[in-house]
Amino acid sequence: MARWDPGAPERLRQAALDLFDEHGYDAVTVTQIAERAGLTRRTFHRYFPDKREILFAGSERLPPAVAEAVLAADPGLAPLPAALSALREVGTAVSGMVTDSGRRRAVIQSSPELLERERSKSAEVTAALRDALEQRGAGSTEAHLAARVSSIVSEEAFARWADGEGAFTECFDAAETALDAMLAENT
Amino acid sequence: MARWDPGAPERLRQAALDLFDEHGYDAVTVTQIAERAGLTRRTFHRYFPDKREILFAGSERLPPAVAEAVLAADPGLAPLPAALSALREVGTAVSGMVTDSGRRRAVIQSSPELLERERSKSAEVTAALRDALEQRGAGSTEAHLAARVSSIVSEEAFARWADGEGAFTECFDAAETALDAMLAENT
DNA sequence: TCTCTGATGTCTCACTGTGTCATCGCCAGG
DNA sequence: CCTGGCGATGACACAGTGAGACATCAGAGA
Repeated sequence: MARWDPGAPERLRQAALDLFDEHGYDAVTVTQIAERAGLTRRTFHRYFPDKREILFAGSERLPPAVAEAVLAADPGLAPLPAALSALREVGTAVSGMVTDSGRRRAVIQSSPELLERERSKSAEVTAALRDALEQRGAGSTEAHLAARVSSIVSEEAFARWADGEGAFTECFDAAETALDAMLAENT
Repeated sequence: MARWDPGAPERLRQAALDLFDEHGYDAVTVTQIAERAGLTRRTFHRYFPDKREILFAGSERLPPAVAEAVLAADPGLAPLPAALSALREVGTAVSGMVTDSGRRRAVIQSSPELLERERSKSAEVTAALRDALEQRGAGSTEAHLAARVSSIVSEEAFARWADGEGAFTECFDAAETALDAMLAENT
């Protein structure tokens, strides 16, 4: 009925992923993505502020989700365990929802520009975690350190999961164990 | 005698820092920086691949320095202590050489684009650390985790140092102590 | 039913700024 | 004098933004 088909953002996402797969991230222009989705360059920028961002669609929901999970955790937990339980919970949910994760990962790994952006996304989650931990009563530096250490575990878990090393919770356990082992070994 | 004055990179660096201070990072164009340094936009890009990079001049020397310090550390040390000692050593040297660190820091904090780039620079150091630890015989994940945890300490130390909380080594000790305290508290 | 109105999605221009390529000119060692 | 290499220049493709026109849709009122 509409003059334009609905679902423009998702159409753009698919078009972009296909083109990146085919020609490489750098060789693809925003105009090409928009054209394949039946839209114009200007419309691309309505939904995504820049070209990198189309590979991280939906990531803005992660920081609030993590913050909420931390605040919902057992108030008796110390900062680090609270953060870990929140990241385990959110990570499990995310690992069940994500689509195209393999192709997406391959494209991101292929471009420094995209790795840079991915680190920013991680940093946003870590910052939300830090703020939520402070809100639970942790001291400023304690919250910061717990947020960063727990983020290492979570990222290690995601890496293992993406490499097909089992269910996300198993990967998370393994990552936690590996960290404990490394920390215990300090001669 | 030369047709052009020598020291073009340093002149560009100063011009950029002054302009960023005065008008803010976003409002300054590469052309303006180059003109203030008596050069052209194209020449700017001869020395710095992009506009952000001028705030991180010399940073390419850090990863090799850290790697070297790790490989020179006592071979009996476990990965984490080895990494920490290397970062303490290199950090102390850097904290003594850096110029304009206050202005530089202020500019970087003001722009998401620059924070993003700073994280990349950190990641390069962490990657060099990880590789060097592996070369010392640490396992792959152990090296990775030790590199990341030690980087947290080092960054925390730099933050304290930049806030004027004393000499770099003192800040490093304090950061290490804070991390140990946070880790010990796990109920 | 018809029309008006506000909200929304899209397109067209037009512009600034970044980053790169092909090319040209100056300098020093032969 | 000439020739190889470094530095400068002009031209170009693309990213990202702003203003404005227009089509569609939903809802209110005649």
